[in-house]
Amino acid sequence: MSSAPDRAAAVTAAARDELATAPVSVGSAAHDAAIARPMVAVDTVLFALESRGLKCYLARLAGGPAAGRWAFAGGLVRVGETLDEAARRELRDAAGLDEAYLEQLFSFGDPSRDPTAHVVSVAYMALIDDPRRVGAASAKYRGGRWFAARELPELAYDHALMAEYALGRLRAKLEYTNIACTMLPATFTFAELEELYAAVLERPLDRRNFRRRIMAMDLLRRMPEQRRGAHRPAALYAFKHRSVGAIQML
Amino acid sequence: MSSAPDRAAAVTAAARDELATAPVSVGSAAHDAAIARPMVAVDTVLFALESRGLKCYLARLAGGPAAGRWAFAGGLVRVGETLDEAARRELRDAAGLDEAYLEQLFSFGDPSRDPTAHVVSVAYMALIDDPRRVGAASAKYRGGRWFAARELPELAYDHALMAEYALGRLRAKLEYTNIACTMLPATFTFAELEELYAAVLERPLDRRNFRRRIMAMDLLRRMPEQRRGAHRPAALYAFKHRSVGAIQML
DNA sequence: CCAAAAGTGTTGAGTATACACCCATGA
DNA sequence: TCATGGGTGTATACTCAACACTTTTGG
Repeated sequence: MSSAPDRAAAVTAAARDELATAPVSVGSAAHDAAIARPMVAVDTVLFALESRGLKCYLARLAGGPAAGRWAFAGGLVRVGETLDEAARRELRDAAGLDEAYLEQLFSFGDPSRDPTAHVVSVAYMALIDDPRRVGAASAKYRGGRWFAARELPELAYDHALMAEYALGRLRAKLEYTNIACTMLPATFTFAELEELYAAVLERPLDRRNFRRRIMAMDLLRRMPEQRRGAHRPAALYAFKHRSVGAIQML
Repeated sequence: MSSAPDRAAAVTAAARDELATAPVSVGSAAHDAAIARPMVAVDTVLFALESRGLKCYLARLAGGPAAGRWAFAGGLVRVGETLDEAARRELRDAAGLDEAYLEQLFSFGDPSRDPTAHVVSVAYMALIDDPRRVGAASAKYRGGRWFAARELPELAYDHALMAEYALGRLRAKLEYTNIACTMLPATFTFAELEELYAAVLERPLDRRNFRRRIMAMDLLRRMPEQRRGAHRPAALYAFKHRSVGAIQML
């Protein structure tokens, strides 16, 4: 990663071509070389599976224009960090997470999405294998908790839109990638894998067809151990590859 | 669309929560309420079909750090405009286009993608039905031309990445949406539709299977007229819906 | 021995692919 | 009449969905 140039140089250099070719549009801010520009933020929709279905983590904003409202972990991007890094930093900040599968979704740039300033937000989706991995939040938030993904409270800014977008992407990728590996522990039973699919897709799956479909993709390794419970023991499986990008199921 | 607040208010308001909770990170820029922040740009990969296949429009940058190199139409987003609006404005500027199908692809935020400043770029794909619709470019560019999408010259910044991303998206959406309607004139023959698919997907299609597949989707209206040429006349068709979002072919 | 979850195959319908010949026209 | 591109049908392989009973264990 390259180091960031100092502020004045950065602003003037990148604005140069536009200043040169469209000086009229600069308006009253032109007394300074630093023209008013939209800022960049990231916001991350965090999902995890819990017993009763798919959950989504929200924190209550402590300050700012939307103080008191539920929102996803997010904040302004700093000079010199990638968007992914910013998203990870904000996840650490808001949910104490230091590892998560992260995927960029879409950028929301409506100038009225934040009433106090023009902030372009790059929305992310994050997936973790255990909701109990979220930890303490920073002072920017007044605590957070998991909500059923289907029954989110009213959200700050345009975060409801982001939630929809994220759920759509998660559903789609469940069907044609091995993304499920990010939401399960290292080993798991077939029933647990099926519950994950059923919870995210919100429809029951046929056990035999599901097992055949997954097996045909050759994604899983059968473990020697079994899970013993109150009834017949279940075979344990692990994903052959724990990285998502590599595998396309189609 | 809301009007943008004035510059000082905007910067301080949006930076407030971060300033309050992470004052240490502000560093030497803290003498001003306006912390150095990445800027936001848009860049648009413009495609059109020409006789010999899929084409991609590039312009030569006149100034800036990448002066003289080929690049897609793009530039900094202004306060108060949406990302889509910024992309359309830059398309007008660089290619004289005032109508195009536009779709956001992905945001590229690596701080080193532009060596002179941290600019986050939101990449777009644009599709038009006739490459001759591009007109005069602004002073920001030293002319532009169409290149075969498969043989682009060396590109400025990370535009080669954007091109790959755009081509992937176009291919994917051709298979499961009616996006083809944006790249064809109001009426067209079946052969022209098939040529579009073959050019974008870069593989030959079986004429009979293709016709059956398209017909099964019920996207086309048969026009009363025919196209007369040197040989047997061809039936003309039009898309029932010329908007992309509405139709999912699966 | 009973309750509860794990595990296992077959059939039928629909979909996708491969493939070759006649048709209509202008030159 | 011939060259050129337009238009059409069938047979087969494959994929997906529907469907119910047996097995294994702990209590």
